[in-house]
Amino acid sequence: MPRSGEEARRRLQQAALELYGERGFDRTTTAEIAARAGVTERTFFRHFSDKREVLFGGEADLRDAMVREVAAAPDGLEPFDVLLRAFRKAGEILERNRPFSEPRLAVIAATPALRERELAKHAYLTEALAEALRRRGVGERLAGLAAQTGWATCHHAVQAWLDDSSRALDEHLDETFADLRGLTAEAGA
Amino acid sequence: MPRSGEEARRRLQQAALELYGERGFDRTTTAEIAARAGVTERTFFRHFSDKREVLFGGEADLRDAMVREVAAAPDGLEPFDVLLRAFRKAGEILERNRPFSEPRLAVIAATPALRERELAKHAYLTEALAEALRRRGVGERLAGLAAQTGWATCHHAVQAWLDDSSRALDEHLDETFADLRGLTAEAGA
DNA sequence: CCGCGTAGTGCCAGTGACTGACACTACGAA
DNA sequence: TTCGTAGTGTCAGTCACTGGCACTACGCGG
Repeated sequence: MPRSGEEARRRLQQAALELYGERGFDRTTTAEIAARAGVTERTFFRHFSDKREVLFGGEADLRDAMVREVAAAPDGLEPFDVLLRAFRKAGEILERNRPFSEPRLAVIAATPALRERELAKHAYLTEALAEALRRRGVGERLAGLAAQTGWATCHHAVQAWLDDSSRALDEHLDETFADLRGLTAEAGA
Repeated sequence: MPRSGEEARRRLQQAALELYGERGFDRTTTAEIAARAGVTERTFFRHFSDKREVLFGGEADLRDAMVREVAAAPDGLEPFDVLLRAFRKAGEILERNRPFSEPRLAVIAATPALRERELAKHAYLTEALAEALRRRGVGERLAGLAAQTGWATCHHAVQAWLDDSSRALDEHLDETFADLRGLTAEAGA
């Protein structure tokens, strides 16, 4: 039953998220995921390159949104200020999809193999951000450095925000970037 | 032939590095590695948890050396200055093992699955550095932020050094950290 | 209404990473 | 010599993942 193709994909993602949550990633087989989604194991691998990838479908959208935000930022802004806009945008998206992204993050955090994949995705993401900065005229080297350190800082801010949701993500972002400024300013004596 | 056990391990690492280099990671089977090392496939998995891990045996030593360097740094230094000492130490080790680490890095760079594992190792490494900073009294949050951004900066410096070996790694480290200072200082207008 | 191409799928056989269980052998200590 | 232990070989088995081929729903031009 060929359906739309897109629907099978969504059902597979949903089934995988549930099963990984219920039994854990390691004790879940791709055949089980396919069965719950009402398709064959073979079809699973037609939609996702491997057992981990099924949880990382939205990553590309997030990356594109951030890259667009970097491209759309007004001229004359410093690299970190440009990135900050992209990070705020990512925060919006994260919050909007919270009901889906929360169990997802829980499963990833509990599974080394999935954390590994997440790090790889972040590497792609920072490379895309660096490339977007270069298109704005930021120097070859500086763009990569800004993207990676900026992303690490953003990641810390998000972590702080998840621990203390009483304050907005934007506040945490400002505070964490201020921390970074403090770290660099005091060093090199 | 039970030998020392440590020798089989080394032979497996050597055989894996050679085969990954000759045919590529994907077209090499663990059985082939074991055969070239003169042992059974089962023995391969007794020494290494998986097909990738065989290339990452030395990572733990590097991490321990850096952690020791952080712990041994004199009191009163800023977090980034402490890390800088650890990075210089890592540079020494890297350079000393260059004949082994060069083909290794080439294989890793050519194989997505191995790059993924490398990122995971770096995550462990930065977490260890953060913990070492905390033991020096650096704040919970700040330690993690410093370790991650510091490591990213170090990584860029090493990259720059590999591209331009005419200057010492230390120079590249200083320069890259200066770049980071510039990035943070100019932002937040 | 009918062929017809295409995209999505099912089915099946196969490879290769990895595991558990058990037996065997070298080697050092009692 | 005996015995414990660490390292290994052997074998059977699970599961992620792939290639090939046939089938079926759907859209489109006739």
